[in-house]
Amino acid sequence: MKKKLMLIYKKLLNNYGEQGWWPIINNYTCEYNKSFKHDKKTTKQKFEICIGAILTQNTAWKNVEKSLINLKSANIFSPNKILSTPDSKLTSLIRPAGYYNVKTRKLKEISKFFLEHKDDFENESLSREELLKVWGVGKESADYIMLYALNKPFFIVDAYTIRIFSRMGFFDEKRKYDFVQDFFQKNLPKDYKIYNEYHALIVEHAKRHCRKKPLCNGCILRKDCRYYFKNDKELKRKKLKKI
DNA sequence: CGCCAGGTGGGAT
DNA sequence: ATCCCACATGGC
Repeated sequence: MKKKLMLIYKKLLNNYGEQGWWPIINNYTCEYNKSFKHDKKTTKQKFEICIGAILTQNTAWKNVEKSLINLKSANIFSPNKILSTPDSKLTSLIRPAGYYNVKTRKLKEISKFFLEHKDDFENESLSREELLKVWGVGKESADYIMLYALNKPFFIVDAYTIRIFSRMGFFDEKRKYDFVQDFFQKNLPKDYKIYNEYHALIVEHAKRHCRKKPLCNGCILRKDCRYYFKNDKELKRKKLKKI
């Protein structure tokens, strides 16, 4: 199993290349680059990852980018600025990311938390349990922050992770966050760089091929995939019937 | 037009 | 525990 998961990782990496997560805004061009490396983030970048993690909840990253650029352009990009901005103003800026009323509250909650735990963010001594107490921060958002802001080895589980690996036959699609996270953490080296890149590759693969309605044509994992074989057999049966 | 997107909290059963 | 729903814009 350990080899299998690493093999899939290498196939994805060979095919899609390094993803360079987490995307961080370029201060000069106000554009997002994905050439970001695994080095230690500045405090500002850590906070940027926190608000990105909130805004991207059940939302396409493209829409999150628009909201982040709005915030950046309005010079509302720090915990203090967010806390001192009226809800109505914040709401209008993050509008493209959807759920703007709840997310406005969530941004204020994480900002308050960030200020209260500034030392923990700077020393990278923050605990996941503390993060999970913040209203609006669930397991996935907490792990995004732990992994991408603080380089801690927490494997991210999202809808894509469960979709891809349940289709491939590793576990049932009804498995929940903790089970799936344990599964990956038990079967992969405990290395934040691998977790970082693996998750980003999963997102890329889900977008390109393993969609809700899968595009198995050209999928590099289909030889390893139960879902594909199941449909392949059905396809052959239909063809035989025709003949 | 309908479906989907890098979830979460809250309430009912 | 588990299911169900509200939350909402923009891209295809």
